Amino acid sequence: MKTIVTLTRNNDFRRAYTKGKSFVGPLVVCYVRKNRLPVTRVGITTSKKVGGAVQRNRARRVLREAFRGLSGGVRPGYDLVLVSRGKTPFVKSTEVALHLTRQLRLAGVLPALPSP
RNA sequence: UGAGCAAGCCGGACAGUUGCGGGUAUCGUGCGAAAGCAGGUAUCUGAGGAAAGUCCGAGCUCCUCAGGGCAAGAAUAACGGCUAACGGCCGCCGGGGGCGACCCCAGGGAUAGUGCAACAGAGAGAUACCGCCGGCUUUGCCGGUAAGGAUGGAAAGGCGAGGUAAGAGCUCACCGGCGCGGGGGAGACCCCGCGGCCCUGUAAACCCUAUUCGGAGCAACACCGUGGAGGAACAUUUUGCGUUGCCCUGCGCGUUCCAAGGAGGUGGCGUGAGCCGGUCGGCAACGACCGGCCAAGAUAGAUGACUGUUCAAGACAGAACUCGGCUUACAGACUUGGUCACACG
RNA sequence: GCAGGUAUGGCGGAAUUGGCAGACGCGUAUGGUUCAGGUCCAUAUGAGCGAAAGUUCAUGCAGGUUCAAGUCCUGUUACCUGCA
Repeated sequence: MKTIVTLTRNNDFRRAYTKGKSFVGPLVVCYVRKNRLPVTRVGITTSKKVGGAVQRNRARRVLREAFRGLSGGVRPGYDLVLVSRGKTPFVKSTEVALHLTRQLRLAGVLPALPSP
């Protein structure tokens, strides 16, 4: 398993917000944009609306764990920004993973499952 | 047994699978001339009692340089001690609360001065409204009076007796306050005696007294530093280009060195007023000595996910330079020592 | 990390030196004017209980100082701003 490349620069975040497509769910909001690179880069954002430091850390960890389970099937060449919402620190990571796969499939980042 | 008080301590545990930060060792896989960087493997380690609020005190850096004084501003406030220091802690004094164990107090000065005390009330350091007493030119006026009434949060120290025309510390006893003297104590203060006769409240109003305080903060600061810009030296002074259409001069386009420095990077960064145990001194805070230990260090920011077992069913909450406190939030669990009530011996 | 500021009826926003809080404007309700609506005029309007008269609670929250606190002091909550 490769390490996840993270977004760090503020420019990258702003480009994803303004020019990327957004997919809104009850637990997470995804911004997706092509980046012309051979890898996928991910940035996770938790605002102060989520809560204190404990809640924000929890939200980040849950989002990262949910994405880690999916990162094997992600098509390369995208920048993803995952924004946590108010409920995120109070649910399990498997639940977040379900919502995340649905949204990433809509975005075209994950290939559609072979229907059973 | 029940109720209540104080102090201390812990704040989920265990197992499996899978992930993350850091250290050490090793492999010699990839890149590289090397240094090294990335990677694999093994092993060790990885949030708190408040990490929080940023309310105080320090260390550490830089700035103007601070050795002293004055002014301004701010903070603190009984007394004695502890501490690196503190606005913190301990003890004690005074006041208040509780049957008690015990708890709480911004607790200097109102006799240095100024201000304010609305409304009510006659009067708020100044007074005569009603009343009482005396006098007169008697439906009122003048004088005396703070005992009684009324107003107010507060009304001439409180209460009793004597005294008086009526009254009044006017006089006396007791109590409170003030001053002086004596005794005890390290001191705040306490006890005793005497004296004149007493003075409103507010300083979390201005203020006075005493003590302390230079400012900014790890995004401090130090180092490296592509590009771009600056300075110096050398070279070209052949040719070319730009600088005014042409000529001349000067400058730049070249090389080397120098200092500053934005993006970015590295250090600062964890051995410290450190932690644990014991002995001794002290009522205690704390100190001395002896022995042992090394316990996070990230840089978009590391502890997660899933499953099972167990119990009291998991609260408040996440290090970001580091310590000493304070304050605030907090499900509960445990230990120790006092107190009160009831019952029994 | 450091430094500040604000909070008052449904909304904006007053309240002097601590001395009767809810001024004033907007909004809302009712009535009038109009054929009808707007404009305009008048009255009422913080909340709870109550038929009313009244009564209790009310300046973000919790305490304290004071005779008396929106105002002064301490703690706390929420929001906002500035610097690096």
